[in-house]
Amino acid sequence: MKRQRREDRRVARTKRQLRDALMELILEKGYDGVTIEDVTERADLGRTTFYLHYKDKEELLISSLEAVFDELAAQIMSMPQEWRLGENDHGPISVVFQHAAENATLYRILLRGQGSVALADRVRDYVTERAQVFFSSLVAELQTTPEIPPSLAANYYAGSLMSMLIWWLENDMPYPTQKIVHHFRALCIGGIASALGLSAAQMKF
Amino acid sequence: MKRQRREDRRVARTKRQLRDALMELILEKGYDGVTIEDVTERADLGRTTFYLHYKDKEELLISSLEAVFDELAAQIMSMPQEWRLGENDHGPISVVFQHAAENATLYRILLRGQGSVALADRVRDYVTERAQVFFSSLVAELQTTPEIPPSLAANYYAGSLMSMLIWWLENDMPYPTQKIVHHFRALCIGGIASALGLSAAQMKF
DNA sequence: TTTTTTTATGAACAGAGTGTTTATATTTTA
DNA sequence: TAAAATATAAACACTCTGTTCATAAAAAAA
Repeated sequence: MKRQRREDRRVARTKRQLRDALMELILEKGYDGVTIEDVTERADLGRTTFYLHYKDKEELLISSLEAVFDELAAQIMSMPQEWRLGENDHGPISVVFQHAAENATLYRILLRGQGSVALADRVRDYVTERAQVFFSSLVAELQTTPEIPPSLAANYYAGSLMSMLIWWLENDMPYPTQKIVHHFRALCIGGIASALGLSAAQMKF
Repeated sequence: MKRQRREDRRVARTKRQLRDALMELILEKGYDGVTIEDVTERADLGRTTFYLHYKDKEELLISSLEAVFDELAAQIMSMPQEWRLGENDHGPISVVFQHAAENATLYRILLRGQGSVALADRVRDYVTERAQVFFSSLVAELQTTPEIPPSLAANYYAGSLMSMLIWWLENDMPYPTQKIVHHFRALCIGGIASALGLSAAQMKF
């Protein structure tokens, strides 16, 4: 297959400017309050230019967020294998909470902010998918007989995680990352373990 | 204080028409796709009339939903006291799932539908509040020392419930009400009980 | 019933935002 | 340097919003 020619400098620059402008404006006025003209003006570009690259505001948002979440994903993927499923303070859950803390304003608006393209749903779907793969492989590996299908357990897990994350952010992070993660695990581990037919000791995540 | 004069017949009729029209249209096009003109046209009213009663689309939505949720609240409140906190098949959780099943299309759109005024958040806040009152009174009554503040536990509970409710609806209700409620309880009861310092047997809800 | 008040209505208007087209200037790439 | 791709402004048609105003109709009050 033919390799795609490198993106025109101007295109890369324009896209970056639009993304940066959108993120700035979201923090200032919330997603719904931002118009395309706001974005192009802040980015110092003609309004027509916007339509050369994106269909609408939502497409730009998705594109903008990829950058943020790519960073998070990279962080998790670069962890040592034994940490990645471990329950220590550097595990993936901690990393998620830590990332949220570092981008608190943005997370707050995007996860809760009115409208905002139901972004929380997208994130939850992603977490659900990852959890389901993990739970399924755990069940297969340990040959247990789950009382509840892994897909439901994964959904429950993701929903609980998101919910607690939002609570933590909206209450101005009243606990340190380490502690909120501990609380989260305390609340959900047992139920999920027994749902999947695992002993609590087998529940390494 | 003076009693408010009864609402003009026309006003009552107009409001009802607008509410009905909105609900119909939401089911057809989703909340975001509905314009005020759509609503007034369906309701067979002048567009100006809308502004005589509501500030904007959202205000009408809220008003419309009150009817739906009043029905649910009334159902729960009219239960015998011993059922209201009980874990039998007629408990409040079952009623919620049952109500969702009966209004599945509406729930699906409102809880998940893009934008839609972040209605899921409103509902979750309501559930959280109720749960918190209940958990707090439970802790006070049984004199336990919770490891996790009831407000956090309540948030976790509400988030988990909403999450599972949405899953159930989006997967076309693959289990009967009774079974999904059982699964929900299996997943979350243990964690919450120990978080509040209760034995599982003390966890009557 | 008659009078008075309230409500519904359509037309008209101003304004904000969207998305497209076109001709032109500028920058990159080849 | 030539060819191709991109950015731009202006103009335009369109949709939706929210308000005003004069008038007609309906309901409430007398």
